[in-house]
This record gives sequence, structure tokens and C-alpha cells, in this order.
Amino acid sequence: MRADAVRGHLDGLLLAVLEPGPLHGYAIIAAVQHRSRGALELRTGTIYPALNRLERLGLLSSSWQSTGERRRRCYELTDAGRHTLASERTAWSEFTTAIGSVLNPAAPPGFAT
Amino acid sequence: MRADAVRGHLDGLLLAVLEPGPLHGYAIIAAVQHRSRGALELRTGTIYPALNRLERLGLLSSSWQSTGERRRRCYELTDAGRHTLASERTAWSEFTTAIGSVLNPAAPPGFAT
DNA sequence: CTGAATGTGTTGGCTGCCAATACATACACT
DNA sequence: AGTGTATGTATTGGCAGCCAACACATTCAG
Repeated sequence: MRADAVRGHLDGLLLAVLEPGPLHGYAIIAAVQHRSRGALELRTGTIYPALNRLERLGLLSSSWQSTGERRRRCYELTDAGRHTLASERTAWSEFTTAIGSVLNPAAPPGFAT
Repeated sequence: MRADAVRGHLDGLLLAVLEPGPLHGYAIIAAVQHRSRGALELRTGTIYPALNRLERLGLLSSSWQSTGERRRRCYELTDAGRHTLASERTAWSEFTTAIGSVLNPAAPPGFAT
């Protein structure tokens, strides 16, 4: 699937995969891909600017870690981030309901399928 | 809701509201708004270019009608449009499944809520 | 020492929706 | 006659947001 389709929902995805625990950028890409059964393939040019923005907004906090000689930047949710994630889930639900009801109008009451 | 969120799904919405029968531009806006329970408010700057594009693609056909002195341009689905609508519905389903499974991961099998 | 995997990061560009704007007809009200 | 509101079609410039392409560093296998 064109990952371009995440437009407008990227923040929610990033916050969601960080909910179980801290991850670094590369692992975030892998987590999104895994949790979407391979459907969503984010690129570095997509997530790094987004992660920086979310940190500036106070929704994430980051810290450099060194595994041996390698450096990794790990991101984790802040309390504000957890709160925003809840909002994003609500917004997603309302969004899919709105589009879905136009795309697939509900059958009239009593309509037997 | 920010109608900007329809980005990438506008074509499907337009094709869907035209499925029951022909409509003119203004009525299309009203139909989308009604079927989404007022959630989606498209603007003329959004739909007219889109309708022209869909007609160029052969998914819609249009005809001018005159109600008394008033002129209206009515759009209706072509066979290709009906076919594309089916594709859009499939794509929407896959899209929501992908995003949804990242945003709200399924509980592990046997997980009691 | 070459290639692939892992890892972070920036920049220019394109797609696609929207606000603003323009114009026209019909009708109600004063 | 004039003013306001609803109906109706249409265009244009701008901008948000994602991405391809690129740059660079470390580790390990062959």
C-alpha cells in the first residue's frame, strides 16, 4: 500500500507503536510494518522529521543509547503523548465512521441481508 | 471534522454518493454531508475539479439540465465508475485494516476483555 | 577490502485539498 | 426598485505533509 495514504494519521501510528515501550527509529519502521502485516512501509524521510516534531510538541522524549559502539536514539511516550494517543484513536474512529458511512451507507432499519 | 482528512479518499466518496442516481454538484455536497451525519463538509473548490477529473477519466458522465431557467450539470456513474467504486471500497477496507491494526493492535487470541 | 545490514538525518519536490474569489439566477421582503 | 439570501457552477494560488534521493557512519561476513 502507498504509505502516502497515512497522510494525517502518521502521528497516531508513531505514538501507538511506542505505547508498549521505547523504540529507536529503525525499530519504529519495523514495528509499524509488522503490526500492519507488511502493509505500511514508512521511510526515514517520513518518520525522523515527524519524531522531531512530536518531541518538540512534548509528546515524546528521546535519549541516546550505546549498544557497544553503536549509537541509537530511543523515543518514548510522555504523559502528554499518551493523552494525545487517546485523542488520535477517537479521531480515527470518528474519521472511519464518517467516510465509511458515505462509502458504504448503512442498510435501512429492518433490512435483511 | 477537517474535510482535508478525506485526502486520498475523495474519489470514492464522490462515486459512492452517485451510486443511487445522478446528482448535480451542489446536491453532491449535500449528499456527502447528509450521509456522514454532518461530519464531512466538502467545498466547491474541492469537488468541481475532482468531478472534472473523474469525467476525464471516464468514471463519470455529465449533462446539462434546465429546471425552468436554471442550469444544472448532472453527473452520473459510468460502468467504469461503478467498477472503480468497487475498487475504492476494497482499498478503503484494506486501508482501515492496516492503520487500525497499528493504532489498535488486536488482543492476543484468547484474551478476555 | 568489498558489500550488505544497521542506523540517523536533511532537502527539494510533488500531490491534492482548500480558502478566497468571481459570477449568475431566483425569490422574499421592504 | 433595491437588498439580502439561497441556489448553482467554476477557477486560482497557496500550503501542509509525505517521500525519493541523498549523505554519512559503524559492524560483520566472505
